[in-house]
Amino acid sequence: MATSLDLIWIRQDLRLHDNPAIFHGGGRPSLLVFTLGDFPEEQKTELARAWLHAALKSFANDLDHRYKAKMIFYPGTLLEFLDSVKPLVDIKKVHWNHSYTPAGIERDTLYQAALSERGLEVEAHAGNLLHEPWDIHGKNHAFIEHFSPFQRLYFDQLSHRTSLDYPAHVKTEIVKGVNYGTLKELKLISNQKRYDDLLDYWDISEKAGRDLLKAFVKDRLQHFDDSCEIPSVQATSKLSPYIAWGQISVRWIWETCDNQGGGEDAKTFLNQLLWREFAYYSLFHNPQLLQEPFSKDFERYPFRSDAGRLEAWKTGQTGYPLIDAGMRELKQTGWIHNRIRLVVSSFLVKNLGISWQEGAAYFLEHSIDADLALNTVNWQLVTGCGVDSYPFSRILNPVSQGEKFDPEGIYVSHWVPELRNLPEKWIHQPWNAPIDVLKRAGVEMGANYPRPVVDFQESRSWALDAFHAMNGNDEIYGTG
DNA sequence: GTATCATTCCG
DNA sequence: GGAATGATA
Repeated sequence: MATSLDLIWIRQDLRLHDNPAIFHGGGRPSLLVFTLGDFPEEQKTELARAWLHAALKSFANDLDHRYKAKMIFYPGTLLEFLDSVKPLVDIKKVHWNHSYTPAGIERDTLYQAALSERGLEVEAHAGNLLHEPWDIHGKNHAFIEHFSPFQRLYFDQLSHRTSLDYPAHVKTEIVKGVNYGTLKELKLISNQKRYDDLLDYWDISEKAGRDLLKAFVKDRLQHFDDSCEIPSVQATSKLSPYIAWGQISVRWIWETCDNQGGGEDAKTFLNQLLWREFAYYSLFHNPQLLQEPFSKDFERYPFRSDAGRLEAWKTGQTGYPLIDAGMRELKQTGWIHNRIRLVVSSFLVKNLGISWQEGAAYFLEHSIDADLALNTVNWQLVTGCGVDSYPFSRILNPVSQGEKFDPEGIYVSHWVPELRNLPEKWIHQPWNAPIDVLKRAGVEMGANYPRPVVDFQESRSWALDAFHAMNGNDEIYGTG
């Protein structure tokens, strides 16, 4: 007779601490499986696969060391896995943590039906958000369109349940005949060099995430307000990839920071976490946001594809030092400082006139913290077409933003080393520098550093005109 | 005159 | 947040 077991299905929640699916499923004899086949295509980029490889490796290690538990690496889907072990094990119940993206929800709904048809019970848990997006409502059950009331709800009204400790047991069974697979067989690493480089920048494990939080709260949280906008300073938490991969619990982050006395710095930081929460909330209630602007008017905005400009932006060759620094940081490390994210996004959409969808796609592919909901909502925010977004006219000026947030040009010097000998006065606008200054700094415009791909003021006016035309005000502003 | 800083308008 | 405008030294 086949053994009766529970199944714990691991997805983007590669942690043991405050993981409800493991906490509730681990007490009974079980199998614990990761199924690569269920990962959506857009999450199978080279970078994502590399992080996933390292994350799975450390997760499997932690399982072994802490619980003598063994996980299963399965290349196909959950349903295929269940079929393959059907003759060997009698699985009664499947545990997982909720997914919140439209594709994830659709898949889980299908699986729920398929499993109950097979007589299996599903226990789906709240694991990766502070509150389930379907539990949050505004007045009269309306969708909350603004961040500020949403944020007040979280700080003043909602009660947050405390995080779960590490489970006491994870009783995985070794079942004869079941192929437990190996990480290697998932073939996640397609570029060894890229993988090795990644490991130079990131310590990819649950413990590293928790240590990072601990160090952040101890050393940096109390200065967060002052320094989180300065890209040359390590002032932000850098927790984003750990959050995106579920290697740290957001509930645990909330608790840890909330216990700091609730100062202004903690509030500013937790607001960042709430933006993620707001993004999932917005996407859950408006799944069309992945493709469509929240403000329908923007479907008429004349975005235009331009391969040359797009390539200059991607490779950090726009001729705007702050933009180029940010894009090169992203390309090399898979991460980009939040302030600079806003500046490069604004620049792509408003000055290069390229759609937010193209920018969002590039960020998803090249960010180590790629998060579908947050990425989409942020791009719409900067464009001015999203939920509670910036006014369209907020067109960030890469020169003044540089002078404000990188006054000494430290950040630019680091990522755009060809400009590092320019004086502060010119480092954010080398095209205006006197020729002898350029010469002394070893900069030759158009040779070892590009001239600006577009004129800021000109492209800004163009964008504002197009925006007014989109709103039907062309009789006032003229179309040129 | 002009460089710098504060104020106001715009979303 | 940016830019135009106005005040100040």
